[in-house]
Amino acid sequence: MPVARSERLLTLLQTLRRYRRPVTGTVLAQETGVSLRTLYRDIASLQAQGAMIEGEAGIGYVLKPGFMLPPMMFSEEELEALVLGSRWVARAAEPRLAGAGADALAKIAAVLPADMREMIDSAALFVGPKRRDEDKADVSAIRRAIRLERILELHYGDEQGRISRRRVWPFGLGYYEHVRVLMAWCELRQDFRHFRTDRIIDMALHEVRYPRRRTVLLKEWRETQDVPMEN
Amino acid sequence: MPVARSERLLTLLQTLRRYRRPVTGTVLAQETGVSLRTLYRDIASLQAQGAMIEGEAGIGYVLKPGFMLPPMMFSEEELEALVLGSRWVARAAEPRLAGAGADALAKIAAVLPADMREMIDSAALFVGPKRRDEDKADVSAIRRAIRLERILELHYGDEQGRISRRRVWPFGLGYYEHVRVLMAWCELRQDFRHFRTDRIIDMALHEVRYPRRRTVLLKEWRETQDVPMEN
DNA sequence: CCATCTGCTGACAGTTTATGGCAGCAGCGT
DNA sequence: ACGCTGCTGCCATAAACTGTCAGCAGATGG
Repeated sequence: MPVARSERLLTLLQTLRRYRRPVTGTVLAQETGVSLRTLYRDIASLQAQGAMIEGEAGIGYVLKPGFMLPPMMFSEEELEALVLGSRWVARAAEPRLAGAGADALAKIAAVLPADMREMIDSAALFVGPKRRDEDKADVSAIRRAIRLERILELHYGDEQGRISRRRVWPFGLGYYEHVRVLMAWCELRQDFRHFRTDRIIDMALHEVRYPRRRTVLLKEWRETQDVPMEN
Repeated sequence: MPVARSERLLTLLQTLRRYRRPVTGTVLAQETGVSLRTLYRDIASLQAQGAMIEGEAGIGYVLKPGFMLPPMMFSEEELEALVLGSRWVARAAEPRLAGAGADALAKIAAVLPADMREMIDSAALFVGPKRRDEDKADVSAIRRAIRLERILELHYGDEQGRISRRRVWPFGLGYYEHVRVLMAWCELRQDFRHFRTDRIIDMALHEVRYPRRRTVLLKEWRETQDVPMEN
């Protein structure tokens, strides 16, 4: 079985992803235990398969943030779930994430056999009407801050209309029926606080990471809740 | 590049999916232009990759309904969209589809690098609280009827509590905030009708397919709506 | 401008892997 | 019992992958 090669390609991708800086082909060749010539061929193979690898002479290789999924099997219902879920994201999430949902759906549809693509296009499963987006702030930036564990400076107006400024450590974002809610540790109150995204007047992403891990904050926050959120 | 083999495997899968009945290895070998011995090896490769192919001596091969996705690249945001979408399905859909959503999510998580799996597990993106399921009827059976374009016999109680029996041609299922709605052509009224799934008292799937194509019904139904559902 | 690092491609020989044909065993249906 | 079929082992041949060598092009630093 040609399992060796495809595994090596996946290893190569992961290795490439570990580095943030550009990596030279020589290093990659050593780490994957292969000659430089073969490495170039492997890179070409990955690019042919759609991997977003960029190589510049004199610099090295950089993998754009993203992930390669190996070939996998989905049942009919799992595929329906993915389609319905992406469709919901495309309607309910903020524009940028919604676009990503539509793109993911299109990618999956593109590789499906024709009769199955019809199933996706014909869209037998719907979700509710499209949400009006009332956020002033950029919700994508919030997601980015969560991913990078960066401090956010908020200009926020609460339900009584009182405006405040605070630095918070964002670790979660809740998509509810009518609102989106940022979950964060508030430096001002020294406690967990929720912020409706439509009440965020302005927002700035700090350069520095907050001093704790996102997952730990998440766990502690859950313990403060009466109703635990099971997966 | 070893593009020949993997393409051949995908072709084999599609060929296998075209047949509903069991297919003998000899036929498959001829259609894919390969020897019988190699075909057995290819089948083994596909099974090793997770394809749900069943072979019985004296019968042939059958592919369980489902689909193999070739290796594909997703951006960080597309992956977040898939995760959030699956999570919504796992909460908002009826139990069976919800389970499929959770399974799909688990499959994707299983093949992701460790640090990314953490992103999925730590679940920075939430959806609203879990819905109480108030359906008496089996919504999975409705989805199945839609897929197979089969006639449904409904025992239905409307908002005034009037109970009726009717045969309908189901072609769509809408997931709204608080209810799920079956879209169908009603033989009784000779028109399109909507049925809330929580008002379906009882239900039976007929053996015969209805005489029109699901996609055509869907298209005609959309034309009767004031608000066209884009995408 | 030169030197150096790096990506990238071609050619060729050695090695590995895949393939096809053959034989044989086991399970299923008639 | 018989035929059909899935499945595995063996082996010679064909195809591919790999490594070494060579050379060209772009980027960076001096």
